[in-house]
Amino acid sequence: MFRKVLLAEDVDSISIGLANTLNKAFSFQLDQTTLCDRAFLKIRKELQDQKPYDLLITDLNFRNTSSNGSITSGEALLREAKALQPNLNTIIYSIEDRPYRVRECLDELGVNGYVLKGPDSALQMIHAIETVYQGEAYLSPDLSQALQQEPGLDIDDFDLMLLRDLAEGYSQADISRKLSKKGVVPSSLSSIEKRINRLKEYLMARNIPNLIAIAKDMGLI
Amino acid sequence: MFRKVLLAEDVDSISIGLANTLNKAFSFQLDQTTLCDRAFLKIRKELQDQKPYDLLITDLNFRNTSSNGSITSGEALLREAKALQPNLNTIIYSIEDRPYRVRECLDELGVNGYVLKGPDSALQMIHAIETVYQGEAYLSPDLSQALQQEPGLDIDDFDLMLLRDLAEGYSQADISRKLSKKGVVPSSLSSIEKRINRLKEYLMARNIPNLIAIAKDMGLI
DNA sequence: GCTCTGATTACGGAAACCCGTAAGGTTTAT
DNA sequence: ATAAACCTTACGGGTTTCCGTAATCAGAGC
Repeated sequence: MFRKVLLAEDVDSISIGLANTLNKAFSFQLDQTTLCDRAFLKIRKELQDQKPYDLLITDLNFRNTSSNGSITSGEALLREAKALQPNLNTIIYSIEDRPYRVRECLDELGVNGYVLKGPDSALQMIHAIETVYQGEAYLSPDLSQALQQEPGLDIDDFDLMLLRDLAEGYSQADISRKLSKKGVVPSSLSSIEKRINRLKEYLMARNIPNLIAIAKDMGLI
Repeated sequence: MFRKVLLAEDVDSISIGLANTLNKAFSFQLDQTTLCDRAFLKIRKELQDQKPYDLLITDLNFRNTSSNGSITSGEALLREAKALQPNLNTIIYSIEDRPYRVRECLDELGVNGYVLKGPDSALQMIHAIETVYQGEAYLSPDLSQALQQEPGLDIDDFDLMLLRDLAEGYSQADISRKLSKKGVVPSSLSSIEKRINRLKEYLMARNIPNLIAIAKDMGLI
């Protein structure tokens, strides 16, 4: 079984509760931190001292970031930690269950597990740790079910940029000018209109305000 | 000190962690439930049996609601519980820190305390319970600070209805028609425009999509 | 009664969005 | 090499939003 595990979680009661459960089930060394940049420093330190962590369990959303830390989210922590120590096992422990956000994490962060915070999540975490130790991936049941239903959005970076710009109040003409100034293609007003139209159809939005509301609800922006 | 306390919280690790802390600090009977409608039933049962709870600690957001339960949120639980047992003390334990949402809860639900989930929240909860037992209100430090800065929005139900309708994709003419059909006044397109304009100025939005994005971020809709 | 104020409604023109059509350009397949 | 498919751009006209001005209406205070 794993011998050194790090838990990054900024709500103390969660940290206490999960540690309580894990310490009963496992005998590994379990370190805890409430700051995600502190978590990264610990991982680096232990790696340098030839006593690397075997597993990182982390939340996604951290409210609390130390003043100068460059890492301010679980996503960033996972990215940096994996870059530093590629063999590190990682499990996300989060309340975030919106398919788009979950899939994004699974696809881009290469995590070994995703446990959804809920009424059974401590037990699920035990199962997750055992599964990941066997070299397999773990997903909370509700989550894998939700992901199967949603057939992966084909929304690219351009679409996201459009959504973000619209949400920030840029007009379509503004966006067109901004793009052509950057030399990006497509940049014509007509193309912008077409892309937005495609998004509206795809997300079944009646108009742009509705599109923004839907995108916000889905966690796209 | 209180003798019977009920904790409603649907994430098990939080429930375990907080119970752990509270049981060390206090000797009251602490019951727990992960379903907010179950919480209400318990409160009613114990009240009928002449063994009422002294204090209810509850989260605001419950993902997990039993199939037929009418109560699906912490807000509803607090409202119903207070209606049933007016002398019940209540403390919110939530991650929600957006001033508008917090103020709404404080103003409309008559809670005795609001503890923000965070790195010190278990200790804060101990303090909150002691404070509420003294008959005073308790607010997490960060929260009271944030509330002092924000000078209470003057956004009424009409404004919220406008924001919701816009977010759902209704045009201003649609909204006007809907209102005049219901006999509500004001209902003219011109009035709708003026109200939206006021909202845009107030929230510093450039246009409607931006207004919707801001309203979503603030938790208004 | 009267005015003053504020809210509601009406109107008109400019800007932005919406939507279809079509021309020009690039990639893919044959 | 050529056609087909696709993407980008251009354009026109209808709808909606945007914004200023002004008329109408209701209530408060004197």
